[in-house]
Amino acid sequence: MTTIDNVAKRAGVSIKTVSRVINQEPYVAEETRARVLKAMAEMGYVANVSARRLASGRAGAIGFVYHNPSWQYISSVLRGVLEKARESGYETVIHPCNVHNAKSCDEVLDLVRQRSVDGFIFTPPSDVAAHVLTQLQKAGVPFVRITPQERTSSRAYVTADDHRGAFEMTRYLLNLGHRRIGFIVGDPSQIASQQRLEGYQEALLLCGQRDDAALQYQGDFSYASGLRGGRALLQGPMPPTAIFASNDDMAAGVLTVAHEFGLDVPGQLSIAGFDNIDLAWQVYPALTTVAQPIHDLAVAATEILIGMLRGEVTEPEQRTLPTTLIIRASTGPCPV
Amino acid sequence: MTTIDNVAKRAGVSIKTVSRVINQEPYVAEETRARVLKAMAEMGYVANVSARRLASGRAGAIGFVYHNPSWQYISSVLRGVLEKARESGYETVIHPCNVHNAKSCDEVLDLVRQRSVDGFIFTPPSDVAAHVLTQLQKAGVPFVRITPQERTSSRAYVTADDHRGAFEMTRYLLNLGHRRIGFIVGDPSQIASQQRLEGYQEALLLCGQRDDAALQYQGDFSYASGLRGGRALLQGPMPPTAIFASNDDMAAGVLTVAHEFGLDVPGQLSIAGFDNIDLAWQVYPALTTVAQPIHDLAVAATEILIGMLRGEVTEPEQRTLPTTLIIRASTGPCPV
DNA sequence: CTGAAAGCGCTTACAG
DNA sequence: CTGAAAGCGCTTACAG
Repeated sequence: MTTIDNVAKRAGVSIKTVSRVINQEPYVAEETRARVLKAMAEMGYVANVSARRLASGRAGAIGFVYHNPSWQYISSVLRGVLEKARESGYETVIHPCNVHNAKSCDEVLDLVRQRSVDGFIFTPPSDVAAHVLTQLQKAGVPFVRITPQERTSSRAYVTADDHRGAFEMTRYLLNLGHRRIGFIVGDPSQIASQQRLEGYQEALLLCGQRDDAALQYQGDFSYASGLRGGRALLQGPMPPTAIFASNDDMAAGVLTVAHEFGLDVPGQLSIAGFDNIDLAWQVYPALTTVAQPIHDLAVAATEILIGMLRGEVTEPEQRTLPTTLIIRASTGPCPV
Repeated sequence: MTTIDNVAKRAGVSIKTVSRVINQEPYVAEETRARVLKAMAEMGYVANVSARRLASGRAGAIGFVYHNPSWQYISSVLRGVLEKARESGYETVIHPCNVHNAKSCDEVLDLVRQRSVDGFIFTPPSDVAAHVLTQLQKAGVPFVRITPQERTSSRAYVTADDHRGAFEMTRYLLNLGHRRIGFIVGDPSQIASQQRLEGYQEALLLCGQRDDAALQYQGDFSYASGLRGGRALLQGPMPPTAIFASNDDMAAGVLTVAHEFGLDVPGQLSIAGFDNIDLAWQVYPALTTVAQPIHDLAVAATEILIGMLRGEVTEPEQRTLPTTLIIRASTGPCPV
């Protein structure tokens, strides 16, 4: 293992000078820098990360905290975070956290105490561990939350425009002539559920439709709740001609019910989802949905966090990214 | 930030004694240990990981290397690795690696040079970077591969019994009365593709069926290739009554083709997959498939690696885990 | 532009 | 059973 000492000796300089070259500090003569660089290359020198961290007091890593059943979602976010972090020279430490367990939450704080990370990114619903966030804030440890529950404080977060996404999807269905549009609500404990519901309701109102509770079903974002919701809505006295499930898993459940009932989709029933996960295009017929900019959200969150770590960002930034309507085969004109 | 010095002072012992308690070394008087433990708790002491690593020369971390399009798969593996590693006191460093890029491969070696990890787990097809493996072996850095391409050397790996899984599925379809069973082959560069094909062929042979090339289609494990394969097989002169796609993505593609063609599944066509990813039960009808023990494979690989790191395992272990036949709604008796 | 010294917070190897 | 010393490989703060 070659160390900074070996390189210094070979280049005929002090270790401080080698350190300067490694860290791209100014005030090194070009000729000296070249000599050091040459020595490093020849010896295959790579700095010892632990030594660096210990001496500098910085971890050079960010913590990625999640508490989640949907790995489909988590892994999409993770990908964005890993990419951005790597390119900025940060490592990513992945940390599962059970928000209902105090001990598990404390482990997040331990990551700071043991100097493993400099800051955090929280994915929902891990951001609901209020105690942890308070502690981090008190300790001056920066963090950014992705689509958090709590948005009233002045803490940094990034989120998709759930309200507008649902609004646009509903308007699209209305434009297809649908008037009885069923809606399956997501997990009530997530703020996005409420926002998607409101977007749907606002679009109906704007078109002079009244908000009919009989057309709404309370789900929880799971495939199984989509199954239940689909059955409930389609077995009613005045079944909808379109069902907008507020995520793709539930929409896939509704689609299965449609198949079971022998309904042609979209001939007799249009079905729409939300999120645009892979599942959306792998079912038959492929689902019309609202694409959440998950990757962009992850990149934005990481960008903001690293800006905070470098002291470039001081104000807690709150960014809302637009969604995109993705029209596929599961929606069509209202049957006459 | 409380350090080992603070704790030592408070407990009235030397730092070496505190170190002994932290590392659960023997030869500490019970009374002393209790005093130190108390001091640690009172001060909220957590050891500085970097200092520990630097002093001990051990990273206490394993590298998780992947090069993959399928995050569904990667994240399942990752989950198992994270769990097992955490419980054994190891961190997991996630490292993407483009096997076709020499520079990217070198970064894997850098993780060792910078003392960030003690060993590696490779997921397919990242294990094909032969140069990296050779270098690691030369440097005495342990690694375990999950379902690797190369299995002739005496390097450690874990794998599922692909051959047997495909054999059992085919036998199951034969028992349902099917005689014309189509097969969609996976990515030819992956050894699992070949093994699944052989399992299929062996079952046919055992039932006195001859191996008909017209019933095979060369896919690549993607949904799109399932679409193509389904169309090719079903449009032939003597279409199969069952199609066994060698992974779930391709099976979902075949299912979509069946819907397009207006075929009843499983009334007119049985469809089976392999892997048992979430998609398999979220399509309609839910897919009969072969469950790969992905989680168990990940746990086993991590277990073996940690055994090697601790010097408990010396011989390179090679473990094959059984698969499970999962019967759902997409398969049924051969139509008469 | 360059360097000598001190120190980051632990563990190792050795002594008692 | 306990501890004093040295050292892991860097960076910081300071001096020149």
